Amino acid sequence: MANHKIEIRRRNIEKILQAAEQVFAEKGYGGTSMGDIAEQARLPRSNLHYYFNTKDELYRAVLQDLLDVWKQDAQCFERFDDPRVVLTSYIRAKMGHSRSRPLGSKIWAEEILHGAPLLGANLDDTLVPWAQLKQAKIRGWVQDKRILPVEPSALLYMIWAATQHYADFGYQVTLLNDGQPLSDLAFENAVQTVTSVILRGIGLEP
Amino acid sequence: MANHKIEIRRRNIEKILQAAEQVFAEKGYGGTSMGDIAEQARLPRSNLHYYFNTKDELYRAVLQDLLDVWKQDAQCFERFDDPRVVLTSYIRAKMGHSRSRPLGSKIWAEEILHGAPLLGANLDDTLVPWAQLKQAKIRGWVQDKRILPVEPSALLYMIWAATQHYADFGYQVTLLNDGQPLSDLAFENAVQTVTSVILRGIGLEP
DNA sequence: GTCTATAACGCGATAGAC
DNA sequence: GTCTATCGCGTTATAGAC
Repeated sequence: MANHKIEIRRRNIEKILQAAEQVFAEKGYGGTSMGDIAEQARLPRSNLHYYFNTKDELYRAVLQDLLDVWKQDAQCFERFDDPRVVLTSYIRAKMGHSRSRPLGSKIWAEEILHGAPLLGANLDDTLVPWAQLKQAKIRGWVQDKRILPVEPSALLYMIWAATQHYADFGYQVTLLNDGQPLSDLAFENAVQTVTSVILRGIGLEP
Repeated sequence: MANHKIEIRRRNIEKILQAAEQVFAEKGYGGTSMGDIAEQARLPRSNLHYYFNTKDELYRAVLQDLLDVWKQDAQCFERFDDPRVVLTSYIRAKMGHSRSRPLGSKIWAEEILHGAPLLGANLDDTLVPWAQLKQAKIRGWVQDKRILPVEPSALLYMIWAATQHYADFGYQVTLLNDGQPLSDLAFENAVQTVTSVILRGIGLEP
């Protein structure tokens, strides 16, 4: 029956994508072999090539999922208008994903680090217009004197950097926390600190 | 004469280290081959193995240089006492290196990203005590009520993340700046923004 | 100290039996 | 749709002539 095969297909693709995310984040694109991913997915190596013709194709599929997740974090920019509400919500959403799904952030970071050799032109069409909308909103707040005058891009970068740090540099964070991953309480504390420093930093009360 | 040979040796090692920093930053550890580095250094491939037995050894030598540079940025923690002076100086120094020597920051970032597989135990002995001294200083400021109560580690992470972002995510920063690298003026603007948001964020006047 | 030649190996990808 | 066997290539590392 066709449904049966389709179901196998769906599950295998899911297993492969999940395994790939894990290994790419751990070892980087260049350090990852198809064999590593196959082992992690508990599938024969050639099976991967059946679903994804090349290593590039598989990698791109992993990255595509990520951008979608991140865009959802920024829905608060459209849903709310008050800078305090928008930024508090945005920082919390991004910090949450840094904790719950750090792998994606790491793969993204490595890709940008190396100048987006495999994402390339895709970024121009997706990231650029998306980021410009956010910057326009911040610029509006400045013009209406609702926040102190800041360069919109610089504020955006501070938020991205501070929140993603807990995913990308998670190893260092753990190391400096006596080798233990941050507890729920410690992490909530970090969310509060990032939020309050950013808000106060642009002239708002946390 | 021995001096001649020593001089050749010194210069070749320097060429190799510089080329390695370039290529490792561009392609990552796994994506880099000894051949890539040899080409960049304009030396025969086997010559690299003469000076550095293995790829690991060369990579480690590159990383070692970096930690030393970074520690110098933090001398202000010992030299000054006023939080406003220390942090302003620290942020400016780190932003400066993000602009003048972004390659090192990228290699470091990738190494931490993947859980420091090659630096490993070295970090325990060097980074941890070093970072704890900085945190102790910040904790002192909080206790003396010279800055608002913040988690010292969280503040440190925000500074590291915000400043290193301009090196590590330089590709993204350029992309969102109409594809042009930040001008001197724009970069100075970014330094000011980071500094003032951080300082105001912990209750100081920029 | 330099460089050519080559060994030993792991990788991505594919062909073809099942 | 699955999986074994294998090809061809690029890699690290080294041996040995110069």
